[in-house]
Amino acid sequence: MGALILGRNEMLAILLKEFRALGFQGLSLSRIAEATGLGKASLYHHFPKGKDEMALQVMKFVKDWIQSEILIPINDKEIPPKKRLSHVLKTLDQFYEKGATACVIEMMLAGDVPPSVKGIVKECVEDLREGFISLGKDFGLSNDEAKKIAEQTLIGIQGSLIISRSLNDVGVFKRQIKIIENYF
Amino acid sequence: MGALILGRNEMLAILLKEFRALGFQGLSLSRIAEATGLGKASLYHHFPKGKDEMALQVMKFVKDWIQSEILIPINDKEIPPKKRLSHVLKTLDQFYEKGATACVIEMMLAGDVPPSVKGIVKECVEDLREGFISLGKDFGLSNDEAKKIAEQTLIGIQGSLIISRSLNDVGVFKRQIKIIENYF
DNA sequence: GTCTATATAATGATAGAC
DNA sequence: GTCTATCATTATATAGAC
Repeated sequence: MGALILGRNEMLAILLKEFRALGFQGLSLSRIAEATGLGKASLYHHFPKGKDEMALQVMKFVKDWIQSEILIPINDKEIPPKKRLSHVLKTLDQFYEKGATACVIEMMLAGDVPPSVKGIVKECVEDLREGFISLGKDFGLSNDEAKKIAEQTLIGIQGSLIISRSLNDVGVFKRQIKIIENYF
Repeated sequence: MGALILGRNEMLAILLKEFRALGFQGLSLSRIAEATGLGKASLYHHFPKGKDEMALQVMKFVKDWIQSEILIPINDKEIPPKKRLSHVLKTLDQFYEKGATACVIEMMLAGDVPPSVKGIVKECVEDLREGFISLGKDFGLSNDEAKKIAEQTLIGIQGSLIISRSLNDVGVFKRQIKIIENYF
C-alpha cells in the first residue's frame, strides 16, 4: 500500500521528513519501508548503497532546494531587498513548519553520520551564509556587517528551532523570525 | 579493563560524553560497555531499566550540574553582575569544549527519545532561561528586556554550536560568546 | 521495479555463576 | 558488583522469483 507510483522527488521528500524526525541512526529501513510503502528490498533498487546513500541523496536534494527556493530569490535584484528577505523568511517558516520540526542540518551532525553526508551539510550552511551575506550587501551593509548579520541569521534560526522544540513552544521560533527581519 | 572502580558521577560523566557525541539512538550498549569498561550485563545492575534510565539519569545529572555550576553562581549577589556573566560564560565555554562538542539538550530532542527524558531537557532549558533572566534584572534591565536577552542568549549558544559543528569552525561559537557578553 | 525469503550481524535485555 | 552465556528482536543487506 502507500503511494502507488512514487517519483524520485516524492521519495526524497519522504526520506527528508523521516530523517528530520528521527535522525540518521534513529531512522531504520523498516520505518522507511513503512513510510514509502515499498518493501525493504525495493529500497535497494533505488539506493544500492543503502541508508548512507539515502542520506546523501536527501542532503543533495536539500542543497538543490536551498539553491532554487532560497538563493535564487535572495539574489533577485529586480525585487527590493526588504521584499526578498520577507519572502525567504516566509519560505523558511514553511519549511520548518512554523518551528515545529527540526532542521536536517541539525539532525545530520551526530557522530555516526557518514562524513560524505556531513560534507553536503557543510556546503548547505556555506551556501545559506553566502546568500544572506549577499542580501546584507544589497541592504547597503558593509562586507563585515553583512557577514555578522548573516551569521546571526543562521545562528538565530538553528538556535530558536532547538529552544522551541525543547520548550515545546513555537513562539520562540516565531519571535526569532521577526528579530531576523529587523537585523537587516 | 578501563577504570577499575567507577564512581556514579564518573559513570554519568562518561555516559554524558557518549550521548552528546552519538545521540540517544546512536549510542549502543556495546559502545557504553566499551567506554565504561563494564560488561553489558553489569550496566543493568546500575541502570535496571537500561538505556532509557541511563539517559534519564544523565539528564538529571546535567540538571544538577546546571544548578550548581550555573544557577548558584549566576545568582550570587555578592559578586558584580558583569563578573557573574563572565564566569558563567567561561563555564559554558569549557562545558562545550570551546564549541567543539554538541549540547546534550540538542541531542536529546530526536523523535525516539523517551518523553521522560525530554521532560528533564525542558526543565534544564527553563532553568537556564530563569537564570539569565535573573541576571539580566541584576544588570538593571526591565523584566521584558531581561526575558528577551535571556532568550537570545540560549538561542545564541545552541545556534552557534550547530553552525560551528556544521562548518567545522569553532570560531563561530567563540564569537557568539563575545556577542552574548555584550548583550547584558 | 517490486516482491518473498533469507543471511548475517548488532541491538537491548536477562539468567545465573562467581 | 561483575562476569559469561544466551535470549528474542531488530538491524542492514542480499538472492532470486515474478
